Amino acid sequence: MTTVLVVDDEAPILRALSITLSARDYTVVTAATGAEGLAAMAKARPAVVVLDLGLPDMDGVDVIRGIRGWSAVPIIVLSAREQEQQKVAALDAGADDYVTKPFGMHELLARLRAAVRRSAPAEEQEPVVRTASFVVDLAAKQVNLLDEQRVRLTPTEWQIIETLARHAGRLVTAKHLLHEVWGPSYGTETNYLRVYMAQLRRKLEPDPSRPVSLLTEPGMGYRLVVE
Amino acid sequence: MTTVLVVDDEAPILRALSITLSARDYTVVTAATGAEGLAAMAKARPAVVVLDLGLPDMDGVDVIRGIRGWSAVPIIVLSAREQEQQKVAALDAGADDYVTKPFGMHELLARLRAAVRRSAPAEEQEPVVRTASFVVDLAAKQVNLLDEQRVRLTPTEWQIIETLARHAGRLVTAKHLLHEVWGPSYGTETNYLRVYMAQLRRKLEPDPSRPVSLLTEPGMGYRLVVE
DNA sequence: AGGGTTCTTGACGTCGCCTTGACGCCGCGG
DNA sequence: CCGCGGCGTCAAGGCGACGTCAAGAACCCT
Repeated sequence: MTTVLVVDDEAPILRALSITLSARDYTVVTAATGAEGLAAMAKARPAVVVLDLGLPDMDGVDVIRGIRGWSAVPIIVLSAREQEQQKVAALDAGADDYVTKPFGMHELLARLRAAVRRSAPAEEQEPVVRTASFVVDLAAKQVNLLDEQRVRLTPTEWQIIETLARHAGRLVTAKHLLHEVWGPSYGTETNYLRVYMAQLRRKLEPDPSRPVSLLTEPGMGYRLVVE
Repeated sequence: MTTVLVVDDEAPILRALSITLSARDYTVVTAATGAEGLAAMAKARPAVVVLDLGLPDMDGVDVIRGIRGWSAVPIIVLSAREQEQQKVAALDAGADDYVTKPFGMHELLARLRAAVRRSAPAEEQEPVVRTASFVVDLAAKQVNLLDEQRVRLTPTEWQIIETLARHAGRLVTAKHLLHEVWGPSYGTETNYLRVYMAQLRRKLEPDPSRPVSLLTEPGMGYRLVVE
């Protein structure tokens, strides 16, 4: 879940933001001073920071610089000051946005969404699972052999490989596999699995009779061995 | 050199921005309508867009969507409207920032700098997708064969190619394709897709009966193979 | 209003996927 | 030593998905 760090010395605003953001399913971390804010920044690793410039202990612009020294997290500045020069200083110090009090809550939420959305692409990547003989690309829904050659999989085959890959290295029980691929009403039809595991090994293993990546754990289930 | 596209129908503002930005060593491209703006967008490839919402020919939010369809360029919205709902709509449509008229020029410049600074590291993904037999130019909304010969596509054909190209290399499910092209109420009409995929292959594949770029993943969807 | 293009819809043949059953191998325990 | 259960292999049949074609409806531009 997305974590928001709110730095503000006014208790009513802090409380209002906490309640509203929590209701929107954000995780909220608060701080009342610049020093607290910088400490919370390091500890909580928020996805976005809401920062009031009017802090008691230090200049807001210095807080921005303190964060920008080591993090690229989006910073939305909140301030009662209307002076343009203040806005320019904050933005040039590395803030992403500047909202003047009093502000509409919906607007702030929208700017928050915009800030998070902008920084999202970096962490959008679905994992790629590599085994001794093939590579599973979960985002592309595709499996390649080590020589980059594409392997054609049927929908059922893919769902099995996907389920195994999402639990890469760990044991997946036959029942869990059946639930995931055929639906909750299946659980004992292990013969389905035997047929499809054989097909997958034929397509993906160098020596299908001696599997190294798609292992059977007798009496329990199957395991995808990584690296 | 950083290029800025300014879309606004009021001549005085257009002139003021042009002069100020040019003096700051930005290259300025202007447009007075939404349609002009989208065209200039494709042609000039600006690093940032300043967009007035009050355009004569189309809703500003639609302009934002038109740009976001294929480009991640920062968009700063300029508007006389104070309504919070308008801001929320613009930001959620994909705008990066929202400045209310009348605005201070220094503030706008600072927000411009902030927008450019943010996108600087992430940029440089050409909105052009190349396959083994044709090239999709998302900005120009056109498809060329390898010999530069242009291919005429119907609106529906283009929307399908665009959707596939935006997920180049990745599998796109039939349902997603139907939602994207025909609307959310469609999801099972896979026969539409079969007809149009056949037409596209006839226009774009060297051997339509043996496609190499527009692949069918049986039971799952379609995939545009790149490079 | 008319001609041309585009979209929708139906029919039909083919192919491949899923299911299912039969059979053999192996290990374990009686 | 033999029976049994779990596992791997193979093949056949049914059926749904896919590609193709064509005709009618809807739309657009002039």
